[in-house]
Amino acid sequence: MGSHLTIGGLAARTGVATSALRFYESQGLIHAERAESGHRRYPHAVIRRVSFIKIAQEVGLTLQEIAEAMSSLPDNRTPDQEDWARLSASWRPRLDDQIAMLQRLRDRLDGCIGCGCLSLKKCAILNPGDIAGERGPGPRYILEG
Amino acid sequence: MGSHLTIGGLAARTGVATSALRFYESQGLIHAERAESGHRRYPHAVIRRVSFIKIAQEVGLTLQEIAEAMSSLPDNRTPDQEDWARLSASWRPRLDDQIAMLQRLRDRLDGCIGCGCLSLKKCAILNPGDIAGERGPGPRYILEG
DNA sequence: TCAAACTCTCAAGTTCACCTGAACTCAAAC
DNA sequence: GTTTGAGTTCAGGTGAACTTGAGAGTTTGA
Repeated sequence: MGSHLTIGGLAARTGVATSALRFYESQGLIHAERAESGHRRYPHAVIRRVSFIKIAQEVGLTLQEIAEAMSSLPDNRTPDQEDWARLSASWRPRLDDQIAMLQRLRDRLDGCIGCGCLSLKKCAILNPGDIAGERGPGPRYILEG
Repeated sequence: MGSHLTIGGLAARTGVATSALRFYESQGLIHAERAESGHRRYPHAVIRRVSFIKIAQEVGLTLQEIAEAMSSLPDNRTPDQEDWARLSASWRPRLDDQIAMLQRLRDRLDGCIGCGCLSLKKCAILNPGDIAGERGPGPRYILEG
């Protein structure tokens, strides 16, 4: 084990399957050097890159968005301290929104436990502001208000 | 417009596309009577059923789980007040978990903004308890601790 | 009355993030 | 030196929750 990792080693260290790592490469999210044999050899920094991907996924970004975020970095480098600070800070509102949405839903569920109406006309869960179904289709309108 | 709805009317009232309503029917989540022409006719109660589906989805249940929850009701009836109270109460822990997970992630992101290490060895986000990658593969281990 | 809008069925397509399998080569341990 | 485990590519599959399209019939309102 020198300073380079095999795909199996990277998988072990990051908890990401080798098939997923190859997939990330095909999507341009990570890159590997090759041994003479053709086997992938990863520099140590790629661990941080994979970690970055995983956290960003937890925040709710798609792989495409993650790729864009990373390619926005100068030299398309692996995020350093400053990049990380900036990007993770930019995720806060997203996390805040997700948390707020779920809390709203929880509170409204609590409020409705004794109600049971489930009526589109009256129910606070379904009609936060009594404007049902007017915001375009899709299941998300419930939690926007 | 009597007491029965067309599929388009139901779609308008619930914000769910007609194609989705047909899909729900194919999955056994809702049921329709038929006019002589073969067109679907929905009794009013189906609005509540669709609402139930939508809320359960927001909580994070799959359609399969929703189908099971509904079929656990006597007569496979549309959830009434008591059913609704019971089921929605059973969702609370699930919501609590989701919220707690996101809050944990947010707090750790905050804690790491000045850190930027993103190191599997040291980072609190990646190693809540310093036990990396030992809990089996998959991206979820980050947020379990 | 007749065109526009709505509805029907059924098969197939979509997106996301991978996973599986085939057929093969390479590396390492005994 | 051979076996076993890890690596390679590439095509195709998975699952969830729908959507789309084709080709047909039905309902509505000017």
